Amino acid sequence: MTAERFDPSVADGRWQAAWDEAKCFEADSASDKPKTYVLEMFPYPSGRIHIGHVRNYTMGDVLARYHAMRGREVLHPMGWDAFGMPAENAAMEKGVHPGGWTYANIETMKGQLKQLGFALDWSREFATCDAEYYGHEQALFLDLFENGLVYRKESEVNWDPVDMTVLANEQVIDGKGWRSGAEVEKRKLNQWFLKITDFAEDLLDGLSTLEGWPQKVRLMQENWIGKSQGLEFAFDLSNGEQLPVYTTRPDTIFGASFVAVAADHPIAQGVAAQSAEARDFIELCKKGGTTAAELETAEKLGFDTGITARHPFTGAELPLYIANFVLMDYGTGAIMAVPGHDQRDFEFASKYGLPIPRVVAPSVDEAAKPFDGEAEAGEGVLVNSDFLDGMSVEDAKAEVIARAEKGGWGKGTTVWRLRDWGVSRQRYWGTPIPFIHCEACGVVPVPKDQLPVKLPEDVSFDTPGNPLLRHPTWKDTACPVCGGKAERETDTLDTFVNSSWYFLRFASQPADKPFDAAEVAQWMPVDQYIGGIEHAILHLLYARFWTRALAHCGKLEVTEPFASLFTQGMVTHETYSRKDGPREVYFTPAEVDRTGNGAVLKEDGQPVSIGKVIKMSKSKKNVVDPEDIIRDYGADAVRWFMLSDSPPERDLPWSEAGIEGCGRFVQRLWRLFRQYDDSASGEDIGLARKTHQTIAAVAEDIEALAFNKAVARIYELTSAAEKAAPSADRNHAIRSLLLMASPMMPHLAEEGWAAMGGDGLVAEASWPEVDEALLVEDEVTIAVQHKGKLRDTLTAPRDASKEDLEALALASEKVQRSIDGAEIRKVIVVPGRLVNIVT
RNA sequence: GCGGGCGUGGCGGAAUGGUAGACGCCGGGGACUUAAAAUCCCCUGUCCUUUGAGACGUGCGGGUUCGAGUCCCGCCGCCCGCACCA
Repeated sequence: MTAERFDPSVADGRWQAAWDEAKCFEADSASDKPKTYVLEMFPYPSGRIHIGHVRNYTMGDVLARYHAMRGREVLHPMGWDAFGMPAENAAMEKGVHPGGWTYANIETMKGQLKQLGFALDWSREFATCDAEYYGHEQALFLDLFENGLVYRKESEVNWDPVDMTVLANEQVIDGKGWRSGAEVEKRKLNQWFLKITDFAEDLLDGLSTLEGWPQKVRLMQENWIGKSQGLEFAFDLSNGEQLPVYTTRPDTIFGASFVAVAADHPIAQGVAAQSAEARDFIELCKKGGTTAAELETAEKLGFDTGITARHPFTGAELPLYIANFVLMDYGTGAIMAVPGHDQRDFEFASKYGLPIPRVVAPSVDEAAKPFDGEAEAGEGVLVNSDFLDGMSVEDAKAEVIARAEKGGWGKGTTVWRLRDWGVSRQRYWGTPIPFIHCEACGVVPVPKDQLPVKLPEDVSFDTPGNPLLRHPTWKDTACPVCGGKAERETDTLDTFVNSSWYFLRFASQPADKPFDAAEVAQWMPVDQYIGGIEHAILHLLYARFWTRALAHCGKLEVTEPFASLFTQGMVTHETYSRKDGPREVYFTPAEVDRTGNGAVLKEDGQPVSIGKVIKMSKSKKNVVDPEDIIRDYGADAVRWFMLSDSPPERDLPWSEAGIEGCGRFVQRLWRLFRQYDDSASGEDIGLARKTHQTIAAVAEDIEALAFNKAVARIYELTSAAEKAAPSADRNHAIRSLLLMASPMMPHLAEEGWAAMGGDGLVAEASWPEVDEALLVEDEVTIAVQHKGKLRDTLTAPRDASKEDLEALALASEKVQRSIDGAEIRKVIVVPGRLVNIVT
């Protein structure tokens, strides 16, 4: 007979090889079956798989395997988001080539993923740093260019003068470069932009169609796009100029008591040219911090320019200030300030002694009501506002916009928070932007037949800056238009571009073009996309934009790439540390022995303190290496742990005790599988019911991604089958358990399947059938309540009538004792559930 | 400030308005064993000179209902996103 214990160290590898050989997981685009595309966010090849990847890919794997069992043709691909800074950092630190470093990491991580037995179609694997992939990306970029969605613009960037590179906002810490520590400068550079703002309305509207997305993510995107509607109009200034301003509260226009512009507004610059005082003030504004806390506490500061602005209705001359709280890159960079109904304006007016008129009040009778130390931004009726008096805020907005448009001095406009997407990066390890700079012809696209523009291999990272710019010959080329001497663009594309269309390339990968529209149409949209919440905005918005942009160019039919999105929680772990003087020294879980309530350091046997359960991070050393735990417990125990206990959208606390429990359950199921007995016969109707109910419920749970609930049901049926005597129904229960567990513990399932004499591979088996007739019980337990409190339970036929149930309930001795002769006023009967007696 | 989410045993968490705490972990007790490992069984929210089909119990206070963890109103606490966005 079979081994007493399931040995993953032998079985895992055996079945992984068997799946590879049978090509179980290669998706067939030509299949007649209905299709399901399951995708997890592809990893950055940083070096090793971490536990978050394991959780992410295990969830997707369960879905992929489950849908295959349900007769779907499943596409479940994997690849590598392989461009990016860490490779260049490694090059600088260790003197290796970014490409060599990246491909070596891919090799390692692919091996690790294989150890987990994921049902991935490796035949479609690619890395975004493959010249083939980024060549196609360059072609797509040129398509967008031809369709007017790509442009160049001078814009301000964070420049690290030591590393000689542009930094993303996140790489600027306290005004200093995160690597060099150098004071970051603002520099104006010519940058490439994608016109994502052309799609702002469309991206916003599309959100309402994404019913399979978490509400949270939809709201985050909505806020990010930031649509606001209001009035744009221009003030006539006392110096003869015009000042356009934007407001979302045109209704409060009679409450405007000053006008303010941003420090970098042209008007401010003009004033600064005349006044040293103004220059000093502008300098001061630029120094202000940008962190949340700083902004919250930052004092409102202003500089009176001496210029005045004429109010369009009253003709009053309002003072014009340069103010530190006005932003240049939103609206027009200038505002009409209404202190009574905007908190910032209120603070500013209070400080500089400007009038704070009330123009909105709870009722018309309260036009003179004083303010209670702060602005009132809420609803009400208009007061002290001439022809607007008595109107609602909404009506007044419309009225002012209508008058402004009629008078030709302003118009209703929509303003977006969303900015165009700057994609230029002064880095080596990215997709070269396929353009050429010619002195005679300007900026010209590289002809498509010359793609890919490949990265040079012979680069050095010995000195800071962009290696492409420094390379002795790479940028030298001929102008494709005039044939004269020209230079290649040395900027590369933001890595978010790479991940904005990879799902299309997974679906279809012809050699001569980025993808085939018809083949893509067969797979897209992705039915279930799974990844971390950290990509809720940028990646998902960019991918939605690229899909729309490509559709706009006629390359695609679909507009929304991801029909359903699931954002999984993090894997967390408690921390172990000791105080060493003022600083906290952390220890890895492997260095620590967990005892009852405490923990001791293995090395010296002395206690360490147990800290909070937080996200695994290198700095807190609370990490576990997937490879270690796979070695100790086998892939299936690790996978099972990832699915048990915590709902998948919440954080999952890793624990040694938990993984041990999972390891035990793997063996427990194995022992049950061994009890499968062909010679057993006879019925066990109770177990049969439980089996069919479990099959139906587990299917429902998996489809809802409620893996923790599916796991609990499998535990329950396992217990029931263990306790049951041998019978044909018990054999069926065991077989069904094996099949239900197979998406989660595929190696164990294959091993058990083989031992039971099942045909072929479980990976290619079908989901067990449900007998609907067995889903309902003949007899049900009825709760009997007296005045809403449980007094007794009784067993009754499933279809017992209300009258019968009432009679049964009243016959209960316990119930009678509780009623104690009181008058029965009402009896509520819910058939099949309960009886509630009210006295 | 704006927007969103969440508060249930020692812990992770179950619960279409209908028996709160399924399932797992931890803990306790027992069986098997020369012993250990492995495994199996039982107990495990709080309280109680009524040990009982008792009382209390899902952050707090109200409400709706025959019945509320679930619905409504008002608080408190924690978490996340955005943020001087006019």
